[in-house]
Amino acid sequence: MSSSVPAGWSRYYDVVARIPRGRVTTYGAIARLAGAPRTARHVGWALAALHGKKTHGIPWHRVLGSRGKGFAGISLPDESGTLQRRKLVAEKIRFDQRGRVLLEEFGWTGR
DNA sequence: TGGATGACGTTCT
DNA sequence: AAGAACGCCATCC
Repeated sequence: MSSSVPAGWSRYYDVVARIPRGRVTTYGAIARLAGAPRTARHVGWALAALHGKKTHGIPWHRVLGSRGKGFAGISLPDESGTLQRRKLVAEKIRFDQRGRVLLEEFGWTGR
């Protein structure tokens, strides 16, 4: 169907699907693992396309934006961001008072 | 075809 | 240290 997402996006989904529970990663890292180090934004579109879909099995909530070296934070706007944080907390992910996650502890680098 | 867009990232001020 | 601006690159109109 033409309503389906672009073929290349499957590569991003494959990487996101490999993120273990209780771990998070960044858009840039996913793009890098997918073989496109300069396409961090595209990862966001791919995940945005999943929003509203049925149970796709993609843990989109484990994807955060780089909030500086070694840290990550939710880049989504209001409601979606709150929902994402809620899901992460449910997976024992800890946020500091600045709303960021320590990648050294919860970060996933493709392993 | 060209120009604007965006769930980002890095660098500069 | 915190905030703003620029750069990237496929997709949309």
